[in-house]
Amino acid sequence: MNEKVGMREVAKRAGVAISSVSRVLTDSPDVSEVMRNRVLDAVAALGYERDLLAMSMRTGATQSIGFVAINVSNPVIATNSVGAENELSKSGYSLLISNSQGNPELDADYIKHFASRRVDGLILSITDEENPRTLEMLRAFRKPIVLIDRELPADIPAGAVLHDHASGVMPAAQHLINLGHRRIVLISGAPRVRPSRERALALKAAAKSNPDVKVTLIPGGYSEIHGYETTLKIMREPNPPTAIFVGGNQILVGVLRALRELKLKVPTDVSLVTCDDLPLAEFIDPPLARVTRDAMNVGEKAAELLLEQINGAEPRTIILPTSFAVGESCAAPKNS
Amino acid sequence: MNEKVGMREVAKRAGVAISSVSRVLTDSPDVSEVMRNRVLDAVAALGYERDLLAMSMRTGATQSIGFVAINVSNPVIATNSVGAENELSKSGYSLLISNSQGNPELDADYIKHFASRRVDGLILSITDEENPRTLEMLRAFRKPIVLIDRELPADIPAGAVLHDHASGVMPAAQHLINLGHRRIVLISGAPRVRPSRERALALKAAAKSNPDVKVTLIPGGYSEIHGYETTLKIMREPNPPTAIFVGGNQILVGVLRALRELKLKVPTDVSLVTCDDLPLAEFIDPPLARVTRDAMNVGEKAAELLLEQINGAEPRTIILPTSFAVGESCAAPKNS
DNA sequence: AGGGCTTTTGGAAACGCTCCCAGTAAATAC
DNA sequence: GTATTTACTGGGAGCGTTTCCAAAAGCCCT
Repeated sequence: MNEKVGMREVAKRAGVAISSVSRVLTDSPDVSEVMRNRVLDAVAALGYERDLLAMSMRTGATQSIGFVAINVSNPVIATNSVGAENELSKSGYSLLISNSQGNPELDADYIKHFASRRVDGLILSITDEENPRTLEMLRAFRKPIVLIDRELPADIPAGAVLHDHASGVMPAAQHLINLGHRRIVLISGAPRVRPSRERALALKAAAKSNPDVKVTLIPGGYSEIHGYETTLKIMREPNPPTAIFVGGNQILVGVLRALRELKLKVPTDVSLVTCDDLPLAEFIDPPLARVTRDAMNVGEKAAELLLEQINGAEPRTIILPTSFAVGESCAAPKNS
Repeated sequence: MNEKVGMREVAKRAGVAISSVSRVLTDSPDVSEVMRNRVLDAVAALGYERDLLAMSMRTGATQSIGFVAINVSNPVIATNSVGAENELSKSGYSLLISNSQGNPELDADYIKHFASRRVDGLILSITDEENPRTLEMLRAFRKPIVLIDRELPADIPAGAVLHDHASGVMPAAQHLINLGHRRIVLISGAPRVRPSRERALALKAAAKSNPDVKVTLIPGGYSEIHGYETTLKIMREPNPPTAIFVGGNQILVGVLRALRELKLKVPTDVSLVTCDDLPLAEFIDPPLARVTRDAMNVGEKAAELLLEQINGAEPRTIILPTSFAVGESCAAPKNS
């Protein structure tokens, strides 16, 4: 019946001015008890709902946050987004998602688009930390930014939730080295993002403990195909690695496919360590050794940092640990 | 420098009226070539971007869609959302996500919230098709709705992307029955949603082919804990089922945990069929028989239907097939 | 040259809110 | 009883667009 109840209708019904209705609804301090009740009664009677859009138009705050990430269907990123959304919704914020599919230009497009939607902040898990257009868009974005395991040039102010990859990778690497592995390959994801960099660094650092250990890095993208093709290639070469360090869950699927195709057994023919947990990782044969992190927590923390900044705080950086879960996918190399 | 370029600035620079700038930018037909160029030059020179928010305020269309689902971190739903987002972003729409965590009241809250954000449409994969508040909110929502494998009362007009669960479940059930299984349990998810209903129906229908086959339904929720506790319970009873039909990927994890704890081997001690693919499902031991569906496609189709409706079409229903992938998790029951 | 078209253009009123500024009423002070 | 404060309240501008309406400009005729 009452198609469009606006403040006007509420005001009329309550017999007060529109501005008074607004004051009541924004919890303004100078409003009398009687006024508050009259207005709230009218609001209830008419079933009035404030129009978020008009509010935003006037105040400049949209109560919405943009989440720019490679692909929300990646379990880790999906969980990040859930953590963030849970935290944000508590404060009335909504989360806008994106999928840049590993294409840095799409990252930039989304940032631009979110900016023109006037989101109040951005949570970024971008594909390429150095893409010029991305950086340009971010520099033009004058609102709070929080990074998820990414690093940006210092002139772009941003909070960050980072992982201490070394805390998980080092023991994993040490484990492999102790077992006797000397040729280790790290098949990692996108080259210009922090996790790839840090894991490589940690692995190299661990390798330093023994001069015979040779670590090879093969960055590519967070994709099944990268894992698949790389594995086929390296395992067919003379002197193939005795251990593969897999830098992402999508890569893992490709690696496993390739190994199956090559009829190579884990850990008999090659040892495997993977990064990031997957729901079924514990049930695959053999249970995988893995470097894990708490993705839900990351999302929550990112949201917290963002809200903090929106409320005026300075950008902060939080560092969360990763850890190594021993599995049965690592054993001593065959011919050592 | 130029903090805020609005149409006003563009108009001034081009020496024309604001309304003319708007006409050019909205591709209005009655605008001369010379005007168009003057305006576009000014726009380019000033780097002007139209303000989505103000546009929405005026036109009523926000170019945003709300996605109300149980939990975006569930791989199936995450993939749905990615499919939808990909499709929507092609037309300039953004996707707002939610996480109702299996709580129907939260579904309703999100719908209400999205409505007050004036989203142009809703994609729903809600927790409970019969929750009164949800229905009330949906009835008040006078814009396009598309359901993902859900059904609503006929008085709520909505498009839908449905699965033909029977096409996957029937052959799976037949497979089990042919192997000799007579006691089959379906551990399914939320009770009042279409997939649970349809799978149960299909399973019962398949069971009809043989009067000895007994099918037991145990609905609960899409959760690990439901799978875990149910499995512990049923497998400890006298005459435990010889086959378990798992109605969801999160439930699956719980089932596998329980079986491991009970030291029951698949398929020696119990056969297993699961619904919905997971990245690693093919690598677990043994490779699982599963009823799968194309989640990405579902999301895309849902978005298409929604856009169609936004452009004035009547709500439509699309039915997509499911299929059965044989695995090694099914064998003849031990004592049969 | 002036009348009747059609095509373009400018001005201004919305969209639904917030918030500043005045103004009224009540309360306190002298 | 008047002046001064305090406590609310009403009016109205404005957020950045779109869109309606009317005015202007061009065009073709007679």
